[in-house]
Amino acid sequence: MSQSNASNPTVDDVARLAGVSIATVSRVLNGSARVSDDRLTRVRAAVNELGFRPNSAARSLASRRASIVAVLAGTTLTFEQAEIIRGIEESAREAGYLMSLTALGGADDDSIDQSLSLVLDQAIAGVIVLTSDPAGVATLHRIPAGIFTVTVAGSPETVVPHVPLHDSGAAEELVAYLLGLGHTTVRCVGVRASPNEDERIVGWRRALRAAGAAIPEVIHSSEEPNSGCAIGRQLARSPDVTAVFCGSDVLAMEVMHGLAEGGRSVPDEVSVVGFGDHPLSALWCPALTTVKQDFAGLGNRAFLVLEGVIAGSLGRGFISDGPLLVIRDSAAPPVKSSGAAPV
Amino acid sequence: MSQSNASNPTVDDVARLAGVSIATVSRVLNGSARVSDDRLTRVRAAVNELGFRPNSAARSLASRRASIVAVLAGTTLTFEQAEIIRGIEESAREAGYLMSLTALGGADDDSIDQSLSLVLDQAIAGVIVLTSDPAGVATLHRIPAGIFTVTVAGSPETVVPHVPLHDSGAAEELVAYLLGLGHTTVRCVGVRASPNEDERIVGWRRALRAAGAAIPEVIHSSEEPNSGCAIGRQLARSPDVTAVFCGSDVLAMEVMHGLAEGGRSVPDEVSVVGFGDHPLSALWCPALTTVKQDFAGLGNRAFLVLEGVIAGSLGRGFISDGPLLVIRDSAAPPVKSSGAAPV
DNA sequence: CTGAAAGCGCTAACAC
DNA sequence: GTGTTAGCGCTTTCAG
Repeated sequence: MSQSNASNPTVDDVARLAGVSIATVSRVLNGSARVSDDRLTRVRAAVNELGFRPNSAARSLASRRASIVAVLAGTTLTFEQAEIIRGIEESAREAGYLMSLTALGGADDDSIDQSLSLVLDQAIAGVIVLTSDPAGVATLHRIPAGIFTVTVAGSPETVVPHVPLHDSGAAEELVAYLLGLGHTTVRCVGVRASPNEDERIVGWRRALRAAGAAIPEVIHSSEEPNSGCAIGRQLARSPDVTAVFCGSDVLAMEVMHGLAEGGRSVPDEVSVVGFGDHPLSALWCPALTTVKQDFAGLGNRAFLVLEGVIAGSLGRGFISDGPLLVIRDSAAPPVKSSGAAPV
Repeated sequence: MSQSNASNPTVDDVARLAGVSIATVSRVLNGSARVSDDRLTRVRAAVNELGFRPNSAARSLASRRASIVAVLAGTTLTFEQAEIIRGIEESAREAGYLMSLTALGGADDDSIDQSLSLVLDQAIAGVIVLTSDPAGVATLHRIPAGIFTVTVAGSPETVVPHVPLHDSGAAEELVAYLLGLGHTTVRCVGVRASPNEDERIVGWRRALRAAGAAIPEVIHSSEEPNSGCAIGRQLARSPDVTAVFCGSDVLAMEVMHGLAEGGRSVPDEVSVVGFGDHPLSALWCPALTTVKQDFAGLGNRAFLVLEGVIAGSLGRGFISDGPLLVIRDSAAPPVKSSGAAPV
């Protein structure tokens, strides 16, 4: 586990070469105080000549500061999570922080504690936990006090600052669109038993209620890869369903696949919409109608908020793009016959 | 950037509470030497009571060891990269390492150096760079000597250990399958100007050569999101193309989309195959014929190899799953008329 | 503006 | 087995 082979140059080496004290070297290194131009130049030259890189462990030990933000997530592979993480990394990098990423092995306490220990055993500046899945929220409750923490995605869980996306509003808009097409009601397939799903379901229900439409029971997908397919096949057996709102685009694709297996055509017989605007949604056949959410922007904000928490200056208002309805071909008015393009 | 608010307990606190010396505490902390059961118990109790967590900066400074592996990648979002990264993280976690992830801003030296500095400024055990894209290989050449480095995916670039997937063999098998279906030759759409593409193209060419088939010019996709669509449309204008091998499943989906826009049906008029077995490939319409590659396993291996390099014990043989031909519906014999299911 | 000196919290010889 | 003693390489008072 050693860091490198040759013993790297130290501040002392630089100080000696530049003919100054180590304190001065330290000052130019982190610009903590004024240094005369003369010495400044000499130190910089020495640094370059030696290829000096400050030892971060020593620096962190002496300054009691860290510049790693840890992100904890149940899954790192879904489009949404991956984009959020990318956003965090991007902002972190710009601010000079390194991002660590650790997947939560499972949702059980043991594997969570194990993952968490790894993180807590490092000199970290703070952690961001993605609470869009159960493992994330379970983890949150096991983070000891005194660790700067921010949650992102899903619903607020505790007293730690939470950075949300306006999922309920986005879902509501999409479902209202479906209703506007003439559907008497809309079925809902939720992503998982996660907070995030709740927001989207909340929006779905709100839209239905606002339109005075019947509110059918929510169908929950499981964590299995293609669980949406079975749901689609099941839905295909109910002749009365004409529109389905899915908690994510991938889930919508699965449901559409199941619907097709069940002999129902989209959007002619049933309209299906997703959530999030996955890159492949536009290429899907039929192209998926969905709402675009700025997940990467959410990640940016999450980091920025954490940075604020660390600095003790909460409350800065960061904005990411609002949801955007993306109308494509997978939803149409509830007519039985023709195949004319919708909208 | 501070690490927490209250001053955490230190080894001294634990030693005092347990009534032992700090050296003993240190010993039980890292099991470096035998400690009597009596003291062992007392120290553990004290640790728990205090909620003591060793300060990693101090530990790393004193021991000259680090337990973070840094991964550098151009993109973190594609299925392949994401899976590789997940594999690295998984193995790292099991070995007690934290994984840091940094995206290479661009392929220019400045942004690379900036990303690299972030990493090099931390106490890291080693780095893994994903050389499946140009930014990765460019980065590799800017990593100073003395940093334990391993490259993964793509082709070997320099003297650092490289952990490859047998992409050329996988591609060859797939193209041979196409040829076996009766196609006189197969077009090739490469992912990008990256080493990884080369391996796959190599396999494609080898299969063609082995069959004595004509070797058409390779078409390169650009970095743009849906660049494969334009290629598909272009391909649709050539009546002689009956089979297309694409460097990735997503690219294949794009090409198929373009082909459809150009009025050509898959697989009736032209067969299209991808590479990698993306999760959505099975749901695609028509379901994509491809080769499954064990990207996560590749990530596992990459970490294990790095661990070996760090420990100075190279040469252990790690294996990940070999490629697996996944025959679905997007490829068929080159007949013009019917739509009978292939294979 | 600059240097000397005192640690940061831990590990690793080294004696016992 | 166990304690004592030096530091790891840097930041940060504190004088000057």
